[in-house]
Amino acid sequence: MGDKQTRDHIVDAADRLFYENGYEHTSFAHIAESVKISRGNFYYHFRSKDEILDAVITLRLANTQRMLEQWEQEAQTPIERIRKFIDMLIVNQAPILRHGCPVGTLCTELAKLNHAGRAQANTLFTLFRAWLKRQFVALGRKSDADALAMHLLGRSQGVATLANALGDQRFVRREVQQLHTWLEQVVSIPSDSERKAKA
Amino acid sequence: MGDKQTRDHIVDAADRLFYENGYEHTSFAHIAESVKISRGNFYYHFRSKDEILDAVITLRLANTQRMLEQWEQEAQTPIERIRKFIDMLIVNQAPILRHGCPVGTLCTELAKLNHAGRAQANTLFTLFRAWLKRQFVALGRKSDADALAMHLLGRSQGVATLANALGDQRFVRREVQQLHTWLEQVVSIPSDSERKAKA
DNA sequence: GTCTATAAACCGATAGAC
DNA sequence: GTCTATCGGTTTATAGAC
Repeated sequence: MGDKQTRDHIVDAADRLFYENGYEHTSFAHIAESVKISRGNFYYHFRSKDEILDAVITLRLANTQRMLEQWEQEAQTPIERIRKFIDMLIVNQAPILRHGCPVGTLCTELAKLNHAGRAQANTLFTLFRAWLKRQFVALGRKSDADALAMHLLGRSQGVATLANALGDQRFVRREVQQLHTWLEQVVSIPSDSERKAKA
Repeated sequence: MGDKQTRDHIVDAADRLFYENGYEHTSFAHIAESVKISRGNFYYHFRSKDEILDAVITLRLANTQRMLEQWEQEAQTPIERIRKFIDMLIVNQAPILRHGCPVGTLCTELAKLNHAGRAQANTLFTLFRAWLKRQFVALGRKSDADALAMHLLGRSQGVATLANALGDQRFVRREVQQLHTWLEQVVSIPSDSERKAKA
């Protein structure tokens, strides 16, 4: 098996296992079993477990970037694009109920571990935050675009956390419905600061 | 040192360390160092680490119950009581920024570990949920009291998760302000189902 | 009740054969 | 590149002295 190929298999398996069982709880033995290689072979491709985490986050950043670009191609208006973000909670409902949000749960774990990779994991949030902010700016909400982006990020994190803990599907659907309603109101009603700017 | 006393010290230290560094990451050695006892002495008071977790959750349930009862004494109206819940995000802002929500982060971790104590940890959420539901019923929102309780729980979880990851104090204050505004609207505007019931 | 000593398993990481 | 064998450290948990 080629150099690149085995490395990619390791990162793919680690990506899945870190999501399903957590970073610390996932051992080399678990990944090795999934990839069908020996434990010693890891250290040809990576110098440490931290380096595998680094590669996993880099992979997730690339996948997220690609997804956001695809949303921009598929949806022409900012409101449609933000709807794609909200609907993630429905599209990925099954894995979210079982394992939570891949971004939120990783950041939460690395914060507890006070792990060096924490800052890099947070850039996953930043990627969504900057993308959402751009959409709200395009909606004419320049003055509070970042606050709206953070609000939406927080709302979706709350839904994922509670859905994962209590396993309530109806709660997810209800909250997604409310988020769509909230988005409609954001579009139709200008913010305080926008009105002040016009005055 | 008395039997009960040492046991309580162990549970108190474990409670704090589980919150600050996570359940799995906290070892007997860490707790022992904090309580100033030997590792072997644990097994006079507990049969396993799982049993310490059990005791910690039981302690948190009792503390939460006591806090909710105190809120009921301090605040006479349901809306004032719900405001106490929302203001938890301000009162506990410093620990939340550093370690997240004690309930949410524990449930998230135990879900990843597929740990037996998961169901018991979720009852911490249930305690808040049932209490909030009662307040919304008292506000005259009988038909959607549970949905409102879950919504508020989710919102606060999202704020805590994002605040912990990105360490944004202004975000917390802004979201708390919005939650108070949301609560005012809940009080002033009857729900769809309430209006249907009146028609 | 608390201690020391230690078992048994697992962890990340290394050395060296092929 | 991949393997086997193993090191050193940590983990939970036990045994037994005091």
